Amino acid sequence: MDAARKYHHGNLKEAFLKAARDLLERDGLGGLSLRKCAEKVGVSHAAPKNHFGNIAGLLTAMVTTGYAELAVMMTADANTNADRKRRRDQALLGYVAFAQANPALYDLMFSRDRLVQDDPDLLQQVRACFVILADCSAELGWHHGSLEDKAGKGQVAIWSLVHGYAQLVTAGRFKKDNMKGLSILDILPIIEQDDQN
Amino acid sequence: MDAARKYHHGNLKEAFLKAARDLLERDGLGGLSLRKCAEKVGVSHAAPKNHFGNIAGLLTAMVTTGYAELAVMMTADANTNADRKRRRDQALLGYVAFAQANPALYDLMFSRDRLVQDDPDLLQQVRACFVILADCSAELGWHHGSLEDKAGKGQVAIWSLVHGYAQLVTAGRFKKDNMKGLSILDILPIIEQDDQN
DNA sequence: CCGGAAATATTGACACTGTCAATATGGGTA
DNA sequence: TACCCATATTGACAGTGTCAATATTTCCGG
Repeated sequence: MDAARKYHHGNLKEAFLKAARDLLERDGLGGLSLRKCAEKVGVSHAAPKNHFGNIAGLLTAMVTTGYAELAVMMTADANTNADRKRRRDQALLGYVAFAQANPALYDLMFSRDRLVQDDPDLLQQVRACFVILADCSAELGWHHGSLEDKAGKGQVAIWSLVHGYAQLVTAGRFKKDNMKGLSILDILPIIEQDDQN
Repeated sequence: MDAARKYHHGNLKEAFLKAARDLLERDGLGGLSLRKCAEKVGVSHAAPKNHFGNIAGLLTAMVTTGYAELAVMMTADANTNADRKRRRDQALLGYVAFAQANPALYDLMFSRDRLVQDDPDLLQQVRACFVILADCSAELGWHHGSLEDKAGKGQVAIWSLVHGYAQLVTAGRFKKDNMKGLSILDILPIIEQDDQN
C-alpha cells in the first residue's frame, strides 16, 4: 500500500503538523488547539493523542520541523565550495529570514513552557543548527582570551547576537529609524577583526 | 480611608499582580490562570475583569512591573558619579541577573501573543530600559559606518547581544562547558575597540 | 445626614480547551 | 478466515476565559 495512504487516514501525523502550522501562522499561538487541528484535518477531536500524546508533543514535533527548516535556510545557496565568509553570511541572513518568515513558530522554538525540552528528535535538530553556527563563529576574529576559549566564546557571542537580533526584530522592538536598511550583516562586523570587511 | 484598604478588598489590583507573579514563578506560565489568582487572593473568579479586562491585561500589567524591575537591576549599585564603563557593566550584569532570577517572567516580557503590545504603560517602561541600554551603547567603539550610524547600530548590536545571551542562558541552550565561568562581560569585549579593556 | 450614583465584587452561565477511559474499526498476518 | 494490534471515535470530565445580570460597598452632592 502507498506509504502516504496507510491505515485509516494516511499520514495523519503529518496532516496534523501541517494543520497546526497553518493555524499557527494564521491565528497565532492562541488560535492553535488540538481540536481545531482535528477539525481541520477532518478527524475526531481525540485523534491527535495517538500520534503526539498531548499538545506539548504536537508542538514539539512542529518545532522540530522548524529547526530542520532553519538549518536549510542557513545553508541554502551556499555550496560547499563557496568561501567561508560567504557561507557565514548566508547562515546569518538565512537565520534572520527564517525568523521573519515564521515569527510565531520562531517564538515557539525558544519557548520553555510548551515543549518537551528533552525530546531526542528536537535535541538533534537543535544541535544541527548549532553546528552550522559554530562553523561560522570558528573563523571569527578574537582579540582577547586564550586560543582554547576562542571557539566557545565565539559560539556564545554569535548565537546570542543573531538570536537576539532575530527575536527583537520579529517582535518589533527596534525603532524603524534605527533599522533603516540595517541587516544582521551590518551589525556583525563589530565582532570581526579590523582587517576583515 | 487608608489608601491600601480602599473599597471592598483594598488594592485588589496589586494583590492580583502579586498572586500572578507567585504562580508564574512556582508553576510556570502554564500554571497561571485568572481563576487561580482569584482563588489565591480569596475573591470570586470574575473579579479580575474589573481591574484588567482580560487575561492579556493582567499579563501586560505584570510584565510592565517586570520592565520596571529590570531597569532597577540595570542601574542598581551604579551611582551617577561612577564612570561610564562601570555603569555599563552594571547594566549588562543586572540585565542578565534579572533574566536568570525571573526566567518565566523574562520570557513573557518578550512574548508577542499574550500581551497588549500597544499598552501605554508597557511601552513607557520598555522605553525606559532602552534608554539605559542606549546609554551603554553610545560609548561603544565602532570601526565601520558613518558617525550618525554609530548610536543606532550600537544600540541594535548591544541589545541583540544581551537579550540573546539572556534568553539562551535561561533556556539552557548553551553547553555547560562553553559557559564555564563565562559572563556577559566576557563576550562583550568583542564589540569594543582594541584599545579598550 | 442621606440618598442616588458610581465603583467594585459575586453569581451563574456558556463555549471552548486538553485529557482520559471505553469502545469501535480497519489492516496485516498467521 | 480469524486473530491481533494499531488506529480512530465517542462520551465524559475538570478546568479555562469571558460575559450578563445582580448584589454590595463606597463616594459625593444635596
